[in-house]
Amino acid sequence: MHRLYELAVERSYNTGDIILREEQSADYVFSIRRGYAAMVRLTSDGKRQILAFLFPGDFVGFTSEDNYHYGVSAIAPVNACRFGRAELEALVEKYPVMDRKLRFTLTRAMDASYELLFSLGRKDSLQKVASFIWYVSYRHKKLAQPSNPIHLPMRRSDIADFMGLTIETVSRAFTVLKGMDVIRLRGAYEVEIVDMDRLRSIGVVVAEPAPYERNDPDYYPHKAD
Amino acid sequence: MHRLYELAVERSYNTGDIILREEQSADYVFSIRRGYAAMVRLTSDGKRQILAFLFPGDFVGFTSEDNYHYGVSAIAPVNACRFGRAELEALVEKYPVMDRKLRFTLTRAMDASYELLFSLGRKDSLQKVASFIWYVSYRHKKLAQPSNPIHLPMRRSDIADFMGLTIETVSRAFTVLKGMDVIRLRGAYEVEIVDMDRLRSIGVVVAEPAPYERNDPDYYPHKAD
DNA sequence: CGTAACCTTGAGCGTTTTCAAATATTGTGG
DNA sequence: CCACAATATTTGAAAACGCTCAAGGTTACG
Repeated sequence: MHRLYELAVERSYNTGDIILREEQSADYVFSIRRGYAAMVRLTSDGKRQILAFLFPGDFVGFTSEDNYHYGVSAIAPVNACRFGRAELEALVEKYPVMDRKLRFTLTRAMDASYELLFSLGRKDSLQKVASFIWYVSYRHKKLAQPSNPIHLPMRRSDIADFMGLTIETVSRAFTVLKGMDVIRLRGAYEVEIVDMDRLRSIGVVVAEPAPYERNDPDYYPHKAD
Repeated sequence: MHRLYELAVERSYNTGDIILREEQSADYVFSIRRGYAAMVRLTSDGKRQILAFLFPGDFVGFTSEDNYHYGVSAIAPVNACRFGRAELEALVEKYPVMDRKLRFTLTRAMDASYELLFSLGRKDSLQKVASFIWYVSYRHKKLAQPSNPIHLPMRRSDIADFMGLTIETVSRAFTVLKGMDVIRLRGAYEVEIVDMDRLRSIGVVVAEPAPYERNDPDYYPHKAD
């Protein structure tokens, strides 16, 4: 596993920087080391869908096509490791264990994607936003970050484009949740969850996705700090 | 690869049969040999979301959790091969190539899932239905099945639960597409695509998912008929 | 301290849903 | 093979939810 990071190139990105461009040849895979990024799908008519938020420990760039069908951009300053796909495949050839790990990574991403699919298809705006706040708290918790007064690393427009809403609707949902005394806001990005159970039940959170955990070195293949 | 099917149990299911139950222990993986199935997510309040339609050649049952967070049911008579997860992992241990194949399978499913994510989040009802019809035609084509006058193996309620709509809205979208002379209907399940390009452009079809192809034995690990 | 970017709030509009009824299709038994 | 019952689809009208457009308020940063 340490071998993996020998062929990595470490890179830094500022908020808004493009890590990976849509329609670019799919030659690289990235692992987020620090900061937050988003997988983004754009259309010619200006619509945007965020397919996933990337937290530290997440991988991105695997695709079955020759080109990426999404872009990746930093929504906060990011440190990421870049791996050449060819080198990665060669390494996998030598160390079959790697394959298993990659498969786990993909399966987890898959499960997270199904969660979002359900949210987009069958939740109303309040449920979407409630489950979103719960999701961010949960992911922070798994990374051993503060999970109750949480810091949202993304703006309202990112939340909107993730949940298939508009910024106005997202904002109104926050206001409603405040009025229900489920959350409190300290600025737009600091959320205190007053009633976690109610937040979870409003959000119709069914499954808990299983992202990497900091204290699980096996599933958290990062260089030591 | 032939070894894989030595540990498979072949099973048949009728329309409506449950192949795999939600919250069941994730001990099996299935590959669809014949017929059509759907991955389904249900909520206590009666909402339903179809996460994916399963065509011949598709695998289902991989998850990072201990239990499935979705069910699978046949939407038409199905023949499927059932693999024990433990046996599968053991086989993978012996034949590392298998791992690569499974990883490809997952990556393809992932890409398809991102396509749907985009549809659910950012398309209106007409675009959703147009892209859905295009998708079925495309999948049939890849399986060397008739792809222009196509047979829809799913009912309106399945389409609705896949695209995050109601059956009424789906039905109205079909009517509109008929009125635009983009499609013709011969009964509710036989669709003739009069103008494929227009159908595709209305549906804002960006990426072509890459399902298994019949004439690609490497990616179509089925017993010979 | 001022400006720019972002978030919140309001009002009106439009699309999709809901509820209800009619029509079409499928399957079954005579 | 036909008639009939059951199921599914289509169509219609009204209501609801989220979107658009517009303005006001906050926050962050130079």
